[in-house]
Amino acid sequence: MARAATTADAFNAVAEPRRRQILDVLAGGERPVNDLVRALGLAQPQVSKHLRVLREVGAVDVRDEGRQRLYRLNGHALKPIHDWVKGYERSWSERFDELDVVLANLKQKEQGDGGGK
Amino acid sequence: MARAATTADAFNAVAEPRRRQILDVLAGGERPVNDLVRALGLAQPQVSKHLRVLREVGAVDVRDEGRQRLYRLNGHALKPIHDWVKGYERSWSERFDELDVVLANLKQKEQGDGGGK
DNA sequence: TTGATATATTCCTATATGGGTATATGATCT
DNA sequence: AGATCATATACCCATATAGGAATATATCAA
Repeated sequence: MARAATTADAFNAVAEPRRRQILDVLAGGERPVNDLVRALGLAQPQVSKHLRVLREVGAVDVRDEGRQRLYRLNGHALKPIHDWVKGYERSWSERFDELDVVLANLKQKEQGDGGGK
Repeated sequence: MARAATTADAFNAVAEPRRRQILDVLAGGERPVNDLVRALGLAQPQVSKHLRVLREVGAVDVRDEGRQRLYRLNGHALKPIHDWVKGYERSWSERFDELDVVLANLKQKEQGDGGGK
């Protein structure tokens, strides 16, 4: 088998840096394709192709406005990524380390108490 | 140009579901390759290859123990993903919507106040 | 040394990619 | 209708993939 399609899911779609860049720009509001072309410094067909991928995974929506097509962010498609990676936050966050200490203390105290009730 | 290598960064490495699965298992603690083989129901060479990718992006570390190689999670490599996607959390989170309301109210009150230094 | 176990590497192949370039489609203006 | 602007699609190509199968490497056992 070959690698999964970029359109297979948000993880694959967003693995490409240009597509993350596009989303980052769209986070600032609805934009026509040409704005993105200028913002990314990429050729127009390339941008259109990236937008197609993002559309297919539901990360952007489109709206026709005269001869322009206005793209808008749909962050909901990124939730699975967030949900997955959030579980690893404790791996690097000091705040979670501190939380671990607090919880350990609580547990110890509880045991010293004789368990209440 | 072709698609970026899976080893190019954590985004690409983690786009493959099997590799996320591996990390999920390793989140439960250090494991030899064969444990992962059983857990994923994948052939051993495939697992070794996925582990290589994860190693190259720094998402796992290895340690030799007799004839086994124990793999352990290094979640730090996933931080860039978390950092990026976190910025989009408000797109789907009701809590952020509520926060927006609160902030809007605060702002209105401030204006009514006359701004008082 | 021979054998068994644990893991990594090599070779194969179909497939999808991303950029480049040219062209098609569609809307607006003159 | 013809010209122009905005966007999408088609085609070409070098490249890296993921799994399958076979094999290499290393450690431990007898």
